[in-house]
Amino acid sequence: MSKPVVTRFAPSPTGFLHIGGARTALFNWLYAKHTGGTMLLRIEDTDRERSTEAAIEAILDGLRWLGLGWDGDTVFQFARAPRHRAVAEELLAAGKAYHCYCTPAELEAMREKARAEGRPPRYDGTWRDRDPSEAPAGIKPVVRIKAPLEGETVIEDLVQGRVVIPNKDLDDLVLLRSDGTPTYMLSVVVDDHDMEITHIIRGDDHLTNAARQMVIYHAMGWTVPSMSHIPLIHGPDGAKLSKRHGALGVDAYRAMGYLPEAMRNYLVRLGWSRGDREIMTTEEMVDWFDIVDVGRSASRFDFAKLENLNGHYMRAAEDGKLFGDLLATLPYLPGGAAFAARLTPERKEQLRAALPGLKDRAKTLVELMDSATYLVVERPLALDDKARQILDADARAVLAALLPRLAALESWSVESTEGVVKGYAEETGLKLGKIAQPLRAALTGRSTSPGIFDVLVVLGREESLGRIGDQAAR
RNA sequence: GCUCCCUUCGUCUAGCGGUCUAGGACGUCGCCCUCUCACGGCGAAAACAGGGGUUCGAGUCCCCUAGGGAGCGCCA
Repeated sequence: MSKPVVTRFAPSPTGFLHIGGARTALFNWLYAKHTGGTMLLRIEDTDRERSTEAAIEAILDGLRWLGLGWDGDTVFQFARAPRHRAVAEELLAAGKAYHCYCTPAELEAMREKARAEGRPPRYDGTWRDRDPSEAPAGIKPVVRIKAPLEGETVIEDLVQGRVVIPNKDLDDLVLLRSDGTPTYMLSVVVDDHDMEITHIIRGDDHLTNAARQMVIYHAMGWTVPSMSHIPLIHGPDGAKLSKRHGALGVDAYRAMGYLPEAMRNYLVRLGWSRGDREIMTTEEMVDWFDIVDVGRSASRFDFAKLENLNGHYMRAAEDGKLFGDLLATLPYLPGGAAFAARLTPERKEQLRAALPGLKDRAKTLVELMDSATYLVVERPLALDDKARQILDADARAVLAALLPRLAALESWSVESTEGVVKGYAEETGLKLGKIAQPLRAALTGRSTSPGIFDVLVVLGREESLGRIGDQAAR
């Protein structure tokens, strides 16, 4: 019986949680769920200059919004610095690490020389075997690990396969800076070990780092966790995802009105698939996902497909659930606060009633909100350009003729209003569109909306007659 | 420069030596449905980066070239 799987998501809080990070978190989460294991969260906040409280909050908020819950307490890497330092001391005592007194300027010169000579810019091991007594005075040394000079380091990666790196390309990396603080390389290894991570799933930008980190594992005699380096997501133009290339924080996707379940479904299909299956529930995802099935090539982010998927999830959503999502998301949507402010209890009811017709036509919550605008505006309605075009003299005459007939209705329902309109159409020989469009324009101020009889009913008799009257020819 | 990774329709992908005249999805373009817009239905155009091998047989295995990406810090 092998040990239960422990994965981890380890973002550095130097900015928001971007889409690539979100997918990495998703994969970690899915793999943990799939195997019945756990996913831990570690905030890599050792870069004191760039780490911010706001970024930490944004990351946690993003994960929660995506529904990717983590297990146990969040580990903050900076707080563990003493332990990282202790490991470095241990290595030092064991003769597996040493003090290096090179100055940054010397290192820079070293790298430049190497580059000029066409060699990889690596540390040349100046202090590796030098006697400590030769140490220059007044210089605070860094601690470097003694990396193997010969042979090769092999990464058995679940995604990348067997990756072999010649040891001659691995130099003696710094464990402790001259101020005594641990470097990232040291910290990750110690933390992953101490947290008993069994599976490291991270972006493939760490692939070559993995070889360096293995040097530390080996020096400490620790078991190297299973590694999976997943390909990065590129922007729509194929370039690396950066702030200029649509690398938005997940909060931006929420603000664009995407549903978390759609995000999960879209993201999981980037680099992973299950035959022809495009749409799947989160349960199915957990069931089917396996890290070894993740592909090795980078993929591009495609908003059109995300939007299509989101539309699917909106249509498929149960009305009450979607209604709740919309209300909860309103504060994050552009113009959402203003919309919410105009949402009286009565209009809320109308919105709820109009939802089935509205959700079929919207691809995002933003569109959904926008399409519901007609419910929260005051008479007389402002008309958009197309509505104005529809409401020509003929159209207004139609409305005038319709008004008394609708007003005379005893019951106000889809059936009764439809009866009036169709009856009028038959009498006059007008096509239904010639009547429905003017009605739509008058009732919503626009040229598109849900079925016109649904609009009539949701708006109610009084409001409907008022709006029609506003636009009818006198 | 060096090391490592990648390369099937515009995009995400299926394909794990013969069932590939290469399948699906999004997008695009037609047609149908229709009170508008969506949805839905039907159909179309659209890809194995190039070149060498291996093999009876290659999208599938190997090599080279080209293109893309990542890493090579006292950043993470």
